[in-house]
Amino acid sequence: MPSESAERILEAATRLFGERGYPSTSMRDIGEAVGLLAGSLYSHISSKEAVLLQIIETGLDRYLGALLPIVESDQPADERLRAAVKAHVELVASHVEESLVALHQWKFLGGENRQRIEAKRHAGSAAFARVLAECIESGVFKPVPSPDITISGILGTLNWVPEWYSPKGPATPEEIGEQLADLLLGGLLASPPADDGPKPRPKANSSKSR
Amino acid sequence: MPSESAERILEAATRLFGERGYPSTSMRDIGEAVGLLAGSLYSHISSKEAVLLQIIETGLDRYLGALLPIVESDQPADERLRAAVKAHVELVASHVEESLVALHQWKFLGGENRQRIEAKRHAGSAAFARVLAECIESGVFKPVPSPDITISGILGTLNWVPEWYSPKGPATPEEIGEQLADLLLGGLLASPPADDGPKPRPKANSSKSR
DNA sequence: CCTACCGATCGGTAGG
DNA sequence: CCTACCGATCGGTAGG
Repeated sequence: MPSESAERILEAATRLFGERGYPSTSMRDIGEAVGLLAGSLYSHISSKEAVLLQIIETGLDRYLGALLPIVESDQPADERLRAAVKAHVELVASHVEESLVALHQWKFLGGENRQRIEAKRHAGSAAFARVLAECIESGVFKPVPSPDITISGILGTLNWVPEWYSPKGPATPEEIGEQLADLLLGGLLASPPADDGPKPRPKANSSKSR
Repeated sequence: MPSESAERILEAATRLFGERGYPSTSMRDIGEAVGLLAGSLYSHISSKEAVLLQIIETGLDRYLGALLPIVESDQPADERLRAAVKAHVELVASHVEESLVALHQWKFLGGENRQRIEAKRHAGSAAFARVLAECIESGVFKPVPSPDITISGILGTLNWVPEWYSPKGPATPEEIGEQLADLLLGGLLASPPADDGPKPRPKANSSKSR
């Protein structure tokens, strides 16, 4: 029972923390956004850091709740990776401000809160790493010198989405997820070695330049 | 003649702004790092924001100075893109703290300072967009539904590097740049459609197809 | 480069 | 949920 007032405080704080960052958002800013004085906020929340923690943890739990079932399903590994990429994009695009907070403001959590959040962040990237390893083991993916670097590269593309995505833009989260999955799985080159034969996916065209 | 004291202030501020962010770094923090009191800093710098501006602009100028000659060279477009990706990675990896400041703390610049920085940031991504367009026009790259999305995806991978790279890690910036270029240009799949037969393209390095 | 200080603002609380 | 307030800290300055 978050009492509605508490929910409105969380929503306002999410937007303000995402826009200006945690340290430069004052309790007076949050109060103004919800029509209360700074001191009155403490009837609904226990501290500024508790608000930050709840924003981040809510977002991370929703993210892991979507990601882990995909990664642990019984589909082929490369399809699981593609689905995970798309799910990641669609989640951060539909929660841009919350994602910005979760990705950048966790540094301002104190000791134990920060450790719990870091563990959950690690669970997400570890899930990506497992499915990548299975993709390589099965021979569907090329081996790479360092799987960790590949994972960081993929997560970079995905975690950067909240920096530029706008719901007012021309592309839907689904379209963005699809195109970024194509980029990461298929690359940009038209013909790594050669290009004809059965196409697994119906994309664009092969070799008609200009 | 930045007077050495000014240089030491810039260096300390780069590290502190990168670690804690601009708003939660006080002039007293910076003073402590260089062995001065907060008030004494103002003999060497004009304001806190001027320090932030100089850190960001120095980094961006170095970045554009490395990137633009590569993008505008007369090599084939796909080789220019590969070289640009590698240069980007190597620059941010060799200036991690400065890159973190340039990528995230520019939001705290006021009106006109912020506009000038945004223009320079745009110059970098526009250069990437031009070379990507040429890669597609020449037929070396597959067409994509939205080149903007592809550029944002690439820059995400590259701009995320300062979040995880450590000079104490096992991989050198060169190795990381090479592997991320392979990821973005060649993708992860071992065989997009089919993978044998004659190579239609006489590329010097491409990927050593591990 | 320090002493000494300015007004403003911070997160949070007491008491109603 | 407000009034009234706490001690701490902020960026920056005057004067030497």
